[in-house]
Amino acid sequence: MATIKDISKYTGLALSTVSKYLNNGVVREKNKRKIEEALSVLDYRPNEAARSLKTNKSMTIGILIPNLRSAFDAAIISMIEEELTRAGYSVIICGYRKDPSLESAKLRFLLNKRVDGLVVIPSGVVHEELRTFQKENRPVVLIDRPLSGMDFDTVMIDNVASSMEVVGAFLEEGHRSIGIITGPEDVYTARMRLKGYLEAHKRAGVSIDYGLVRYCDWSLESGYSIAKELLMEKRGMTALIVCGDDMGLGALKAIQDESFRIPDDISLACFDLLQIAEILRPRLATVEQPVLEIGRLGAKLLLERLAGDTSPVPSAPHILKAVFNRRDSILRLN
Amino acid sequence: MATIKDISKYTGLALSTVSKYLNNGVVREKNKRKIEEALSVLDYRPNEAARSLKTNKSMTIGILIPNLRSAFDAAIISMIEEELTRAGYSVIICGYRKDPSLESAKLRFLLNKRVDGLVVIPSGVVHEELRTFQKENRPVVLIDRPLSGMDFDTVMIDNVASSMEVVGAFLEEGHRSIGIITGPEDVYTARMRLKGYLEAHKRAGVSIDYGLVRYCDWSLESGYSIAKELLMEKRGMTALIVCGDDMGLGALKAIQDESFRIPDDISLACFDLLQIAEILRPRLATVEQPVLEIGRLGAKLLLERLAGDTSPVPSAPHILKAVFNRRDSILRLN
DNA sequence: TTGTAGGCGTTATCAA
DNA sequence: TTGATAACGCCTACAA
Repeated sequence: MATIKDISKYTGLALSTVSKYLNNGVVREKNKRKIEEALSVLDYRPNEAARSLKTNKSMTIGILIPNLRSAFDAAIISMIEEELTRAGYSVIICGYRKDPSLESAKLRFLLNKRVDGLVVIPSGVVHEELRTFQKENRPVVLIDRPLSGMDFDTVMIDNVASSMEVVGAFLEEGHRSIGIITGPEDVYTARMRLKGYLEAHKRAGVSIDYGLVRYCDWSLESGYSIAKELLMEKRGMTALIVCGDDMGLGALKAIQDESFRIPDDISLACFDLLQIAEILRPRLATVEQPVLEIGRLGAKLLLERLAGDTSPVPSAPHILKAVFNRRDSILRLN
Repeated sequence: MATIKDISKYTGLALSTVSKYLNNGVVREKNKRKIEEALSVLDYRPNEAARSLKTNKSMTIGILIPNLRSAFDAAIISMIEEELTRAGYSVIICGYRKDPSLESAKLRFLLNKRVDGLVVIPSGVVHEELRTFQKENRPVVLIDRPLSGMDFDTVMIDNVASSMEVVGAFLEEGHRSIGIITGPEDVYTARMRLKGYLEAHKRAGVSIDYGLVRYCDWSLESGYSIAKELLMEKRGMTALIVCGDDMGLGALKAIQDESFRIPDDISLACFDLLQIAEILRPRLATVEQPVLEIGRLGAKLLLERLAGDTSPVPSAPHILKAVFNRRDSILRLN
């Protein structure tokens, strides 16, 4: 693997001339040909480390997500990766396994790698490193969850409205004992989905049994055990909303293990579960987030900032529309 | 964000002294305290670009996979990421969307980023960049598929044996018209799984209708349309093996759309489909690859090489055992 | 133990 | 248009 110096020796041109060609391309035709020949003969490859040391830029974007194994996260980042790659950027994907201290470590890593910008599905903790990005004018785009006190462009759905719609449907069909399994209390998305649940009850004038409200850690396993608890302890429960797809799979397993039938014994609705909801029997009611649009918009916002857009960050997040697919898992009671 | 130079100014010590502290830590107690104070006050962060320019190392590993959205790929890389992180390495994850030319571009990117090693689920094309890694003694570990002519450590399952086991079970239950949907013909894994299918027939002395053999591109959509074709064109088909989980979901959808029942109208088995096979009704027969062990072993092999192990690469890949879970989707015909 | 100085591969300034 | 030269931040002999 050759360096610019090697090219310069081979061609007899000065190092700086070769460098200029590599960047602007403005160079005498004859030399241009020589350089191009040398480039391929000597197998030149730019040393990104040197380049980024010099320019303090890396043409690389950091992507930080809670869970590499989540289908939802994966769908979004693969879209973002595609858009950014198209624009000439490269991408470093990191997972922080829902651990805020690991999140902070990865942010530091990305900072040290001098990424030009960041796309994050944040844990909710406001890390100092994020402020650093801001201070250094490296744009940050938040996906799925806002971060209070940080003015970053944010793309998400209206979580409150979505769960209100689901729970509203339950209530309308006559359900009065509705369980909810949501994410951890300290995660914005989880809180908002619960808020929608509470609000729907309030609007319908239905009182709430707080024993039906359970927090969970998004995992299949936790969804399984919490759902099992609910099924055993709350015999009167006729409907259940699960606020994440791994937990949903767990709940489904619990329901089957306990030999409950959907929807006869229990009505079920779940967030996400993209490809699977249609294939299960009965087909499962879901809130379908527009993952591709979320990814595309996130990438677009970041690219605009990278291109120099310094307009103030809108005070409200960008809200995309999630679709409630009712399908066959909700029983009419009245 | 401060540099070593700033620290040196702040403490009055020489730049090299600070650098030495940062690397070895051997420095007079008094100075040590001063440096540590400066480090936190000035918010020092190493410039990885400069470091990696100097050392020609990056303490970073590249991970390259065909599909960021694949659950199988995701499970493996998240394990690998965990192990490598534990060992002090950082990780850059890239997807090449099953496109060999994109694969080559990402390899070049990783090369330019000076990653110290590579974990790849390769497309099958032997790219020049891989040779470069080899020449520069940057270890490469292959996952899921070998690459002919390249001696890299490789971790995979015995694909031939696995599909032989499945098809053998079909045959034993009396099935004689067995369809197979495998991956693209140019992908090793797909060819081997087909080979197992053919071999099982041969051993059982059952002749093959090549109309039952279909190649596919691993995607849900292709699985759907190919399965539909098979169901329509091959009315006598009583069993179907699908060699990848996205295709399996597609096949499942096709089966439902055509109102076939499993296993009464058609027996079905599928590779992977980790979390879902147990939840579907009937529970689906699968070949379960030991994704965690694959990831763990891949990481271990790479770390050994990085630590200086120069023992010759074994001529045979490391083969891990996949488990055939029969469950309830295979009908006994005889 | 600490300091001086050179160089890693690029880019960028300024003369020629 | 081209070329000599000085950074960028860090590491590492070698010298003090």
